[in-house]
Amino acid sequence: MPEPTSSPVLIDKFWESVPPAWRQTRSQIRRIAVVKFQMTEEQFQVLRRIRKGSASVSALAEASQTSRSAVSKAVDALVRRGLVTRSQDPADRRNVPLALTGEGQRVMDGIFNEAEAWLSAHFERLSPKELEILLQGMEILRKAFLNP
Amino acid sequence: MPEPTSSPVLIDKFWESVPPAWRQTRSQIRRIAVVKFQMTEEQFQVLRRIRKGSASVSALAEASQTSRSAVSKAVDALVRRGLVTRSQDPADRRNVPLALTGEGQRVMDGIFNEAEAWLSAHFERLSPKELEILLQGMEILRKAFLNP
DNA sequence: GTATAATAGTTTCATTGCTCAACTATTCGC
DNA sequence: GCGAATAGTTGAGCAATGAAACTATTATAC
Repeated sequence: MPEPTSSPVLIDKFWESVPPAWRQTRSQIRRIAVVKFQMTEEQFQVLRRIRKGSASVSALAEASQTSRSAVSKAVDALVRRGLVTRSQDPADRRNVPLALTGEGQRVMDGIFNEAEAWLSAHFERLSPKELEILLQGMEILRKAFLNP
Repeated sequence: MPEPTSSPVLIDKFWESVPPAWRQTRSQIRRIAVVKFQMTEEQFQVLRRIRKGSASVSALAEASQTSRSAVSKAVDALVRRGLVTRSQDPADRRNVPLALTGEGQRVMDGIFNEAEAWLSAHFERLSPKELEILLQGMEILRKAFLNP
């Protein structure tokens, strides 16, 4: 009898935790991002990651497990709004490095603080022990879904 | 200094794990459900939960953290395809209990097995210890996002 | 008892999210 | 150099979502 652990219980727990948590979070992000900053959730994720450093369409798509075309369109909207700049890499002219403008930085700070506050409110219900397990669990989840 | 644990590290880990894992899973579900069973991911989730027992539009919406209108539409499509039946609760005629038809049961078995196999493949990379932590972590995640 | 509020569900409408496939431009492998 | 691979963009079209208005039914207040 192989794989006794990985089976139905774990998978059911996955269905019952990850999608609902994400839907709830996304819907909250939308409320904040759309209403207060006129920005879609997808654009928020793009801004967030550019701020963190990874800054090419391909890298962003890979990191958020979505398509390059989706990211490209989100970037386009952000550029039109003056929050992000596209530049050129002289070494490889196929690359289009992305960066936040000052305005992009400011918007991101505002939106990020609100999102962080909302998430924190959820995590504050948890004990230190639970927070520790959750942290480890999320790292394991990330690893399990890493590509190759 | 309050809340030293719940802060940026945990939140960043959340962004980097939950949304990508979910996007990847959803895109896979779409490949399976849409291509082989002519069904959307949302309909898959609805079928899945009806099979588990919770069987009213409101309950389904609450469980998957989405709107009643979205669930209602998914149910509608499933009823049209003969996979789900709506019935009436004599005690409270506002309620519309849902149930799988035989065909719905069969489709669900096929699709569920494929989805389970795909998820299992990801979890099989993990050690028993990691699986245990992941299981606990997902339960904690679920609890953290539980409503009140 | 009747008016009012609350609940279950549906429908409509508008927007967002996402993917496929085709396309341009550039660089790599040999 | 030529073909394959990579970075990115664009257009079409469907899937997903949510807000708001609506019907029907039941619970609550008085």
